[in-house]
Amino acid sequence: MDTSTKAISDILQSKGISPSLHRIKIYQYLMTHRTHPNVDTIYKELVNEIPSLSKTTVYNTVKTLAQKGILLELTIDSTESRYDADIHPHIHFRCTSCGNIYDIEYNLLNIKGLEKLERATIEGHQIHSSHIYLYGICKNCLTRHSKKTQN
Amino acid sequence: MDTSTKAISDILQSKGISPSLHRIKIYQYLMTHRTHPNVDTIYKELVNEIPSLSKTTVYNTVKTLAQKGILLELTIDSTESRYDADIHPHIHFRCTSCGNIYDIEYNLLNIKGLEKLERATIEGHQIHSSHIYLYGICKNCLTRHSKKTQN
DNA sequence: TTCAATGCAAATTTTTTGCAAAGTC
DNA sequence: GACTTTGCAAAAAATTTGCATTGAA
Repeated sequence: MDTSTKAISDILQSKGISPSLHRIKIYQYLMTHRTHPNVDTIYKELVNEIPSLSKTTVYNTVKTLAQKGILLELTIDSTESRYDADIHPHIHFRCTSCGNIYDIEYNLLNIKGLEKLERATIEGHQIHSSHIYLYGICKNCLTRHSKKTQN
Repeated sequence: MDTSTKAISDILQSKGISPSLHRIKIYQYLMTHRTHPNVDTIYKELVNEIPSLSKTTVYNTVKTLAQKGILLELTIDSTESRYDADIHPHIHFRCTSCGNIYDIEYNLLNIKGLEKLERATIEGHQIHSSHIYLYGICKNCLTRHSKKTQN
């Protein structure tokens, strides 16, 4: 995956988004940090590097990128939107203990045809996109908890 | 489906929720209106019948019922939570044109094993619940639109 | 009378909006 | 110079909180 400024700039231009410094930096941040951050996190992580950055610009940018289809808006949290530059079809799992969000590949589940969910027609409804959210306790938290109860 | 006050009251009590009038009415409303309403809608629909109702109580109640597992909180919308008293495993489809949310049964999709998503262990992560959200244009809006373009 | 449920108002949080200033071609 | 992008402050919208009041066992 090429996350150079040039590559990012090209992607933006190919989608008709003029590659301003702020947009490049925000998209680059999301490309290199697959933690599904919210607007506040993106802003705080970048404002030191780009002191002129405002949160409004982060809001504007993620909205534009999502509308153009190069960014996913996740509603896995009820309180805030999170963003994912990885737009290939995959599943999101949120640990209800630590709050981390993990990517899960379709092929890890023994469920055939999941990818057909998008672009299907069901009862006359035309599907354009899908989101699968899983909730539970992640590996790390399970381990941490079992260690704690052992002592 | 029994949506009598007695039946609702029994369900609440079986979950350790004391069946106050407000809770009964809110749950009853959600049982009989499968439109996946948000808090504001529930409040506005009930406040005429129960003038003493406050929005805080609606918030408190849906949170309690969701925590006790007899209500689903849907995050299909990025801006607000919606609620569903139908807790049997199914999929939600939101029309991006009219905003309506439709229930989709698992068996309408030719995907075997979807129900296994919940209660699975994936890469060491323990799954407890899942939400599948589909987005697109609903049958009604497709028809409406094609009529419009025909004229 | 004790404890839980409720209502109100204020606070908090997330997101949007209006508009002026700055930047770009 | 025209058009777009950005920043700031205010507004809007959703939700939570503190606390006093009400209500029920």
